[in-house]
Amino acid sequence: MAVTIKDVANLAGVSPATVSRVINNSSLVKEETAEKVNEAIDKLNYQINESARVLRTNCSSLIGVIGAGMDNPFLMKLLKGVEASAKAHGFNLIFGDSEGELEQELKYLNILNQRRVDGLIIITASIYNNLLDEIKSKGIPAVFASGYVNDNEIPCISVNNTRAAEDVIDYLYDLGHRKFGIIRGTYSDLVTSGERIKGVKSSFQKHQIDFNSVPIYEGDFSFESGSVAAKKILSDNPETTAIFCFDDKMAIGAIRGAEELGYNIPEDLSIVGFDDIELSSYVKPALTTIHQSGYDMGYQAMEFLNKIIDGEDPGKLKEFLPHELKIRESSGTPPT
Amino acid sequence: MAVTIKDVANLAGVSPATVSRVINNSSLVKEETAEKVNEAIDKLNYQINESARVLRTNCSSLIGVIGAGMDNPFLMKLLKGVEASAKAHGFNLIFGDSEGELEQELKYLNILNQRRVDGLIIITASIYNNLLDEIKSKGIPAVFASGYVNDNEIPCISVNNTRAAEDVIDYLYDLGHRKFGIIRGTYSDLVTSGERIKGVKSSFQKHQIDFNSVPIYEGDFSFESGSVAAKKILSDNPETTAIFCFDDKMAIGAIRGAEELGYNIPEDLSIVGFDDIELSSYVKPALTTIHQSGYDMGYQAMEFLNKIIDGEDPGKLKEFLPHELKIRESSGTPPT
DNA sequence: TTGTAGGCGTTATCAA
DNA sequence: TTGATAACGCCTACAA
Repeated sequence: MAVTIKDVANLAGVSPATVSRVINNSSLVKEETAEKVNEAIDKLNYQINESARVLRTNCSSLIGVIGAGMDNPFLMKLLKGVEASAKAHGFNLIFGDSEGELEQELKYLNILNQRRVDGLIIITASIYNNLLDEIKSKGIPAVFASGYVNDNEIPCISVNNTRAAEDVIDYLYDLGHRKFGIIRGTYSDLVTSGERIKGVKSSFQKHQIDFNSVPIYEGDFSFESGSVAAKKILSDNPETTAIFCFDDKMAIGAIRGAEELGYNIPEDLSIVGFDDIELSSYVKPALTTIHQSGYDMGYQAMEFLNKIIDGEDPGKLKEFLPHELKIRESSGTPPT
Repeated sequence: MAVTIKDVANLAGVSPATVSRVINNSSLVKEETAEKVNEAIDKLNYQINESARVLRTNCSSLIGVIGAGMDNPFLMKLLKGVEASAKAHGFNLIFGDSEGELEQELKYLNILNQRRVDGLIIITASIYNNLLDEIKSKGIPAVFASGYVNDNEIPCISVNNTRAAEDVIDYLYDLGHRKFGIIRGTYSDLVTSGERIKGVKSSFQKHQIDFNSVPIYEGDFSFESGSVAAKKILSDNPETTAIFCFDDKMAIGAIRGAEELGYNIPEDLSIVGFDDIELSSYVKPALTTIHQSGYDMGYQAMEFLNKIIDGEDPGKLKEFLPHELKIRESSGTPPT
């Protein structure tokens, strides 16, 4: 059907082996021969059959990406970073969105394994031990991005979520806030949200605020959930002067929700987000938030993975990228 | 190395052919045998080698997606729609972002062809004839999503961009606006922006507005470009009362840009976007915009592609999904 | 520097 | 209902 290495060989008057050598830039082929072969390739419009190559070499140049809820601007940037690095190293991306469900993740893991991906990038909020075990048992090189993985075999690259959250509460405390509300990610998100909760706790401890007295509500990283949660916090705890949301979209939702209840931001209430998605500078009031670079994170995760695949020493297993508190208009001193 | 069909066959005491039949749910295998085989599969933790299967069957269950600038909320939703339908039909997605550059697109096309993808979904704003020719010459089933393709062999699914743009201008005209500004996509985007420009023209004609007198500026679908373009339009043409942006992000940027110049929206200036991304309801003022469903578009594009791959009659080649003008807070009657 | 031949793991054909 | 066998297209010893 399609034109194969044999057809090229016939036309060029050489053996298939020689054609294969030309394709793979083997140095031990006469320049003259190579030219003949390349002409034949052009003339026949030959396209290599990757499946055959993968079958033979056992190396697919394919990176599997498993993500949870990729219609999230931060994760999308991360994916772009992964892609940029992958492209530079000659990898293609094969991709599945698990929506954070373990079952889906395991299913994709199987599929990607069957396609013999050379490596795995995992971008999920909740990291299940089940998933870790499966990955390890299959022996596929994997790097987690954005979430810290509490396992000393599996590398991950993220921001120091604990420290970042601590920075937020410290900042708000220094402004004079004493009554806080928290809108975290889903409870299944033990990783990212879990780390951030730790940071919140640690700052509270430092400032002798009772963690258990602080209302913590769950959101699902959507505008709507932020709005709903903020309204609940404010009606249940009218004395609240600052809300920390674990994601910019929820924070923007929270601003709208609070405004619907008649609050002015930041005069009556400070709201802080997390991620610094592009939008956050363009909403009104502009959002105070923790900046982290999804693109860099994705890029570096893929660079790291590439080193593992190449058998190089990738350096330390857990890497923190810098974060930065961006103070904008949605936060200020508490009302007196 | 890895466990193969042969190992399973040995353990189960049958031939490789039988194992293959069990894997593929062939009906002509005794239930008893199938059970034995399945046990062996479980025991050995056998995972099929897809490359071998693809090589043999010439069918990869892989859909190639070429997108331009996927860190765009609308396109991201579209991709999710594609994925949902692909999953339902047993396809996996392999994915490349061309950033709208023809060279990249052709390169990805080659790569995807070499991986023997069963079909192609193309989500690009600019559609180059070169690309169309290559796709046709390779004979890979392809569906374009979001952009109308002016070619009577290649199917596409989109919104009626011309009609939608006309709706916007009609609406603004009816409100009393006479001095317009337009922020279009890049000039290389002949498709989507081109179609919308046609609609604008057609409404202008209907209302006897001179198209050539209307300032049209180019943006790149970013917040920033919308802000910059709006400021230029307003300082060059202070009499402008309404700006139509070909994308919500640019529209939101335009709102901020105009505000920086001291305009109140919508009292002094109406701004209308296109897409209705989730965010548009949450900005302030909430954005008047054309709603189109990226998810549906992606889903239906993939459904369409699946039919072509299956050899079914997919129905008409060009499909328009419904659009709707969502009137929110960013538009109103012009200042008197 | 080039060619020959065998095998990667499946599936499809044919025969039993 | 099952098994033997060949073939898919490529790469890689090994031999020439």
